[in-house]
Amino acid sequence: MPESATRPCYITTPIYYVNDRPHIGHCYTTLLADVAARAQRLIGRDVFFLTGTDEHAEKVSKAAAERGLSPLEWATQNAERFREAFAFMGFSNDDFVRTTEDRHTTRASAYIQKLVDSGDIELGDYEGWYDPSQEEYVTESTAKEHDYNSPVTGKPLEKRTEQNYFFRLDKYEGWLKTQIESDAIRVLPEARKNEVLGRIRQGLQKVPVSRRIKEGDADWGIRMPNDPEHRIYVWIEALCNYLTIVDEPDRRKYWPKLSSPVTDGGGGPAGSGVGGGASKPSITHLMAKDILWFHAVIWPCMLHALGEQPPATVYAHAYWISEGRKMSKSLGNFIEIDQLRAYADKFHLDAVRWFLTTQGPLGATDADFAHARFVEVYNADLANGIGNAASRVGNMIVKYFEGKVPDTGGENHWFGVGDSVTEHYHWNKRCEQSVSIASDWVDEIDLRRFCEEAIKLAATVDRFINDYRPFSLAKLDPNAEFEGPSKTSLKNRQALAVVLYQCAEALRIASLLLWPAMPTKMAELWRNWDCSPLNDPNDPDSGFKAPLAELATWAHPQWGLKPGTTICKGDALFMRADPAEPAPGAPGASGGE
RNA sequence: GGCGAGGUAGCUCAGCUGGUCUAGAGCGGUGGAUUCAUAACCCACAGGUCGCGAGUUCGAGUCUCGCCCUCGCCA
Repeated sequence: MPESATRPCYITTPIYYVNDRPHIGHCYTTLLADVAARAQRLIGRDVFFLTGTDEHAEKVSKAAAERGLSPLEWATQNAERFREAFAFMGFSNDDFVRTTEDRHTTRASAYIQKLVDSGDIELGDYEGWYDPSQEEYVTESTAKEHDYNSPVTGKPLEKRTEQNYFFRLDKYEGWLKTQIESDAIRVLPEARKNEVLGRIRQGLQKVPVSRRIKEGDADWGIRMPNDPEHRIYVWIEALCNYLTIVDEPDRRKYWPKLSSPVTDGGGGPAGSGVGGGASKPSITHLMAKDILWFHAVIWPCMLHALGEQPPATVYAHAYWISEGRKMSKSLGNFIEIDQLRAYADKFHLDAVRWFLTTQGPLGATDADFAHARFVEVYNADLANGIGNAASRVGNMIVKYFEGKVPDTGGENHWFGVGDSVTEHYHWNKRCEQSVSIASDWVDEIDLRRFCEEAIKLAATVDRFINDYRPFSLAKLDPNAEFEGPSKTSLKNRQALAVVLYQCAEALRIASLLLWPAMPTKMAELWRNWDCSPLNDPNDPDSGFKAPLAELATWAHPQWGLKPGTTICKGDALFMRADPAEPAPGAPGASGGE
């Protein structure tokens, strides 16, 4: 096996603000991470996928106080909601970090101490406009905008100076610029990279990382280790979670130390990834565009100052909008987890995952969650696409071969010989190509194209059926000659066996590529066709028996469909939906805060 | 105000360094063929001023300038 296949792979989502209720935004980012993680595991990589909650914000302690709870109680309660939501979404995260956990706080504060020791964090003066009524600073621009009055209450702002600790971001401007320009740190999509570089060019300043604790402040958050009078800003501490959680012997392979010799895979064979050498650790941070700056600029510089590897990829996706409108609290049109549940109840969770993955704001532009669109995509890709293809193939095998995978008599490649007309039916090559292309898209985090590749393969099966009409073949004299490609011929009965075998085998391979987005449904198909590559066919998360390259090998003696195996027709994978029916879980009732 | 992205078929978008773009895909729509299948699948059909105006060039969605919109980031 090529080393790149076993190279550890670390995928993170942001940790979510624990005061929030889980909504489509949280679910989407985490879904992308899940699909990417699953795809990497399928390929055969050693993956660690982390998500979690960010709990030390001041407002968390306030919200808790309002409810007569301790901050930790409140945070625990809400973190649980995220856990539940993510479990429901079928996410396969390997851990769930809460920033209130010791494993995080102790290490995070150690990192800060290290930065203090190295002079990367130092004491300095912060001057700004303070809003006493809101107990917070406002930026110079907003202050000016409101004539130096509170944007909320209109009362005058105060010019205040306080001592803070600062991170010397300015020291790393040159280094960072080079890293991003050269794609040593890949900032994706391209538009975001430009944005970040543009802003770096305007110069990097020291950033405050702490604040003096005031009287009456809740004891919430992490103190500066060298100066307990100060509290570390929550966002800076939060960033550390990516490292704290893997900064232990067993997990350190996911974030290799700079000093340790990095294994150079020497460029594996097909599909070993585009861009960047195989020697780089595969650390990927996913997030929405609003927090790109922290992840693409501040965090890499902190890591660099700490003597750690920067992430290899920082991917910032855009936003979901709802039925053409921006989602906002005032409009009350946030798509919350309950609405996703309603869709899942009606169309199946995997359909929701499919829609979000393939239609979401993966690039730089926002995407619309529109019910009509959902149904269109559901019908086109799932019901009429893979679902129908599996159904017609399964049905013909049941009908013409008593439900046993037909024996091709060794002619597994029969349609793949010569003859330009049938060129696209060189199934072994066709499948190999799809798998290779799809694997490359995973490395680019272009999950939409990754999924598309599988759909295209299934569509090719549909065309193949129409071209060779197995249902007609079945009605001909079984012993008459069937004129095939390249002037070869088989008896009708064998030709029928070959066509159907190839259809089924191609769909099996397509289903492997579909699994990351739709693990449950593909596991179901594999059970029906008795070809599950999972360790436990009933558990989509039980791991694969072999890496994708083997599993997806055409007519593989061990993993391919074997003649004689029973194919059960089973229920339709995705029943066709009626576009006229109203959207499930219509909002309105739950116009919560 | 500064920086950036984008305005291409009804919808969502591909079109990298200018010439296989006499402009593409998917979805929707229309017509046809077919019956293995979930009224599915397959085939054909889009005459779109590639935002507007000018320029560079033998030749421009593709480069330059100006203008009009939309959006993002920042101040």
